[in-house]
Amino acid sequence: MPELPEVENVRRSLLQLVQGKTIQGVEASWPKIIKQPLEVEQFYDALRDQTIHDLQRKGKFLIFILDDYALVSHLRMEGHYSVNQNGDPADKHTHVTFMFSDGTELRYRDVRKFGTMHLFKKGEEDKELPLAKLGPEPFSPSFSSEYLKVEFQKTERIIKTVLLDQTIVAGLGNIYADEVLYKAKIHPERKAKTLTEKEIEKLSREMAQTLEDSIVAGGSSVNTYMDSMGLSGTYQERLKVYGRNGEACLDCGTILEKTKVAGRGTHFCPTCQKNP
DNA sequence: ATCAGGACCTGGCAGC
DNA sequence: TGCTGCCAGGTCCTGA
Repeated sequence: MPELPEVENVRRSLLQLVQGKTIQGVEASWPKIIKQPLEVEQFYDALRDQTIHDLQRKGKFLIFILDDYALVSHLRMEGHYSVNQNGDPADKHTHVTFMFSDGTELRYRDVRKFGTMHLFKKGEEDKELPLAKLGPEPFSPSFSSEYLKVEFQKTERIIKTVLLDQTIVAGLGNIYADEVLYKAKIHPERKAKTLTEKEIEKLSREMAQTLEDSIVAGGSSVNTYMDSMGLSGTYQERLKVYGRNGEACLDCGTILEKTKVAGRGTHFCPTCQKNP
């Protein structure tokens, strides 16, 4: 399930494979992935003869920068891009294919069909959903522990829910939310507004550090994630709580627990992360 | 206004 | 063995 570090690794590997290529045609065998425009024919027409100039990322979204358009793509849990030769055998989970003028094609594969694509006129993408309401990333200049403190004070919600809210901070998903709460020794069900200044400072440092470390490690290959070169990440070996329920806490030896918080599987150490 | 929970999907696996 | 049914997850939408 790609979160920010995984999407960043996809961006870096895929950019090398598609930059400068011109789209000759598009085919979607599962058009529901394309959310905007509403008519898939308009999607095909708009993309014809467009050249890919850049591939950017905001939070967990990939943004293909074309001549006149920006294509915003979210991989959700299992979305995956690859570049193939035109005649390569098709995979039954490939749902959108972008055919290039050089005989290669970009294939979007997504077993669960959860991914989304939105096409906007270039420059309009930031003004519309899904990008419009994205908050800052943990390493962006507008992010700070002061910013977090203000946001936490505004809500009655528990901290885990707030960390997963992309309008507050962009980029954390279920894996890294559990990891940073563990590292900051904060119980996932604490109300965000009850966190002390020290805890918020620790938490905001861990958010940036954890995501950066994971990017360098190639992301976490939990389940099926690979980058567009087919490489797996290694950060899953460094996860301290996610998926380790039943095993010993690396700090205190207590058996790690898994519960459900806000409808999500949530891993934590009942000793290190007390709920007062 | 705020927030919780449902819908979207399918492969994998536990339980009968 | 073969079936059922639940779980995984991020985001938008709905309704309380």
